[in-house]
Amino acid sequence: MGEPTRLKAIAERLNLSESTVSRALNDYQDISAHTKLIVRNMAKQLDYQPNIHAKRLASGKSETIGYVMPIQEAQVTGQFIHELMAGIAKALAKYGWDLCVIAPQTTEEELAIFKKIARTRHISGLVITRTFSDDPRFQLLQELEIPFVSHGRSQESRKTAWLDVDNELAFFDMTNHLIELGHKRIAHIGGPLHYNFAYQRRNGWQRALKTHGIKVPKTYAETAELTFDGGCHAMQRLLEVESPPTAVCCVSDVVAIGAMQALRKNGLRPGREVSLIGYDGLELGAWLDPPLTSMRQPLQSAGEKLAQILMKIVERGSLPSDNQELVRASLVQRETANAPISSWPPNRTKADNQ
Amino acid sequence: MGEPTRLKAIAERLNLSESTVSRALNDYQDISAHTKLIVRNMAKQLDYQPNIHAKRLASGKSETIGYVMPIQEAQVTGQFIHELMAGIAKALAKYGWDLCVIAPQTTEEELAIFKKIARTRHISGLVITRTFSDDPRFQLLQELEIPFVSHGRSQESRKTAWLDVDNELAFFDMTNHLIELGHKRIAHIGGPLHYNFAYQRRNGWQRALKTHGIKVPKTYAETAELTFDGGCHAMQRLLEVESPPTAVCCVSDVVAIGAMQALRKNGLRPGREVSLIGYDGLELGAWLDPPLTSMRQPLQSAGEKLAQILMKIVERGSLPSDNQELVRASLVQRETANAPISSWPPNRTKADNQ
DNA sequence: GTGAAATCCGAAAGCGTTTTCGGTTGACTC
DNA sequence: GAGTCAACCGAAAACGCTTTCGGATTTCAC
Repeated sequence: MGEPTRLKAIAERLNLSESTVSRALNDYQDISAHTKLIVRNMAKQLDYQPNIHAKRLASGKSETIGYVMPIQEAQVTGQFIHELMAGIAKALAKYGWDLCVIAPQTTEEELAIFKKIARTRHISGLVITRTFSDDPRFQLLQELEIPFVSHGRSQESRKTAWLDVDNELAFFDMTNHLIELGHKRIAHIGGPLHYNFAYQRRNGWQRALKTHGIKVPKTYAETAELTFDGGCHAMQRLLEVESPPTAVCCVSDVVAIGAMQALRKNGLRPGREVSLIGYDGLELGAWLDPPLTSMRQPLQSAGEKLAQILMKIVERGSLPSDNQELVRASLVQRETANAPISSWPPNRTKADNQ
Repeated sequence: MGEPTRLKAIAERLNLSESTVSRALNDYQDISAHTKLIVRNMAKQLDYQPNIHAKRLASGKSETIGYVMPIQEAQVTGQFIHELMAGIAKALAKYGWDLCVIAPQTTEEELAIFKKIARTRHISGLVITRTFSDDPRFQLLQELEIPFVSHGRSQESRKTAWLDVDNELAFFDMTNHLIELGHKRIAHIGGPLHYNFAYQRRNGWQRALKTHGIKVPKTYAETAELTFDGGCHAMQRLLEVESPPTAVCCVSDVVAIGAMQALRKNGLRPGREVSLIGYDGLELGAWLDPPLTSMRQPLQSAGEKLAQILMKIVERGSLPSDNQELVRASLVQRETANAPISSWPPNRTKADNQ
C-alpha cells in the first residue's frame, strides 16, 4: 500500500504551498477558482485522504458524534437501536463524520462518561435515547456544554434539541381507532411513569376517551414494566376487574405480546374477545398468532434526522431550541384490533374467567 | 469548564519536562518509580485527560476499532447486533479505545469503505459479522493489511482471526436431542448455502443422523430464506412430502417461527405433532405460543472476546491465525421439542394435511 | 581516583493539518 | 505614474502529544 498521500505531496506536485492546498480543499474564499480546480483534481488523482487526527488536532473539531446506548433494561430494544443507529451512521457518512458508540453499564457511569467527554472533547455531540421524565442527563449535558439531541423528550427538554414521536397523538389516534371499531370499554396498559413517553401515551388515551364522552373505571389505567411478564400480569389484572375491557391500548409491543399471553391463558383470543393494539410496530408482531396490530414510527429516518440536527448544532451553531421536531406515528393494521363481540364480557358480578 | 489540563500544566507544576511527564504516564522504563508516582498523582489531581487527537497523531495509532454493521437483509438481526456491540464497546472502554460504527448500504460501498480505511488508517481494526462462504472481504482486508476479526468463518478464513460458534456441533447436539426424545424422522430447514454457517449447520444435522444410523429422505433437507416467510414456505413443503417429519431442525429462530406458522395453518401444534428447534435463542422465542426451543450462543461475551482478539492483534502484533476460537452453543429448553406422538403422521400415501 | 556502565531526564524534532498574518502581484483610479 | 485596493498566495505558528537522542548524574568495579 505504500505511504498515503499527504498534503505535502500535492503541494510539491503543483508547486504550491501546503497552506494553499489546504485552503483550496476547504473552499476558502481567498483561493482562486482555477487553483481550487487543479488542486482538487490532483487530490483526486492521488487519492488524497486527509489525516483525520492531524485535521482534528489542528482544527479542534472532532467530527465524531456519540450514540449513547440505552442501559439494558427494557426488552427487545435491539431492533429499535439497530435501525436508529443505521440511520445516524448513514447520515453522518455523507459528511465524513464518525459515529462512536458509548455503552455505559450504569447511570453513574453514563454521567461520568459525559464529564470525560466534556474534558477531552473528542466527541463533539451526543445522541441520547430512552429519556426519562426526570432525566439528569439533560441538565448535566447543558452544564457541560456538550451539544446533544435526544430521541424523546423530558421535563427538562424545553430548551434542548429533540426529535420525538407525538406519543400523545399516537395514543389518541390508537384509541380513536378502537372507538371507531365500536369499542367503549377501552383500557390502557401504560409504562412506568418515569419514562416520559409513558405519561404522554396515557394522556393520549385519556383525551380520546374524554373527547368521545366515554367514561371508564379507574382500574382501566394499568401500569406495567416494559416487559413480556409486565404485560402479562397487567392484562391478567384487567381481566379480573369487575367489568373487563373489550379493548386495550398497550404502551409497547412487548407489553402487548405479554397481554396476548394472558388472554390465551384465560382461553380468550386476542382480537376476538379483547382487541389489542401495541406500539413500536415491531416486525415480529407480524409473526404472532394472531398478528399484532400496532403503531409505527419511522426509525431509520429518525436516525438520519437526529444526525442532521446534531451536525447543524455542532457545526453551524444552530440553537438547540430551534431544533425540536415532532413526528406522527401511523397505524400498522394487523389482526388484533376488531369490532367487539356480543358474548364478551360474560355476565357476572365478580371476575372468574372461563 | 475552563481549559482542560494539558501535559504542559503537569510539567510546569512539577518542574519536569513534558517529555518526562509523557513517558511517566506511559510507563516508560527509563523513568524512576518515584517520578512516575508524583506525575501520576498530579495527573489525577488535575484530572488530566490526554488530547486524543494529538496522541493519535503523534503515535500514529488510532485506538479505534470499527464494527461493520451487516447489510440489512436478514430479519431481526437487531437484537443480535445490539448485544454484540454492547460487548465490544464494553471491552474497549476499559482500555480507552473507541468503537466506531460503519453502516454500508451495499457490498460495493462496504469494500470502498475498507479501501478508504486502509488509506486513512483512522480505524486500526475491524470486526465483521455475517460472513459468507465465499466472502470477498477476507481477501481484500488481508491485501489492505487491515487487522480484523470476524464473527463467523468463511472459506477464506484459514489464516485470519475469527470467533465462531461451532455450528456443526450445535446442530449435532440439537439433532441428538431430538433423537433422544425418540424422533427418527428429523428434517432440517437450512439457510442459503452462501452463508457459511448454513453449511456447517446442515452438516451437523447430517452427522447426527449418520451417527445414529438414521436415514431420511432427500426431501428432508429443505432450504429457506432467513425470514419468517422463508420458514413458513419451507415447512409447508415438508408437510407435503410423502412421509412428513416428526421433528425439524431450523437454521434460525426466525425461520422456526415461520415454520410454526405453517404448522398452525395446517392445524398442527408445534411441539405436539411436529417438534421444532430453532437457533439463536432469541428472547422473543419465549413469548410465542408455545415458546420456542432453541440454541443460544453467548453474544455479549462474544463481543468482548472479539474486541480483545482485535486489540491483541493491533497492539501486540499477535498473529491472526493464533486467534481462532470456537465456542459451544447451548440448548434453551422451551416447549416445542417433545417426544413424538403416535397419531402423527397420519397414514396416507400422498400428503393432504387435515 | 579513574573509567565504564547504569540510571534518569531534557531538548528538540517530529506527526499532518489549520489558520493567521503579511506580502506580492496586477488592475484600476485620477 | 504614484497610490489604492482587491485578489491570491506563502511563511510560519500553532494544535498537544510521542519518541529519539544525547547529556548529566550516579554507581560500581578495579
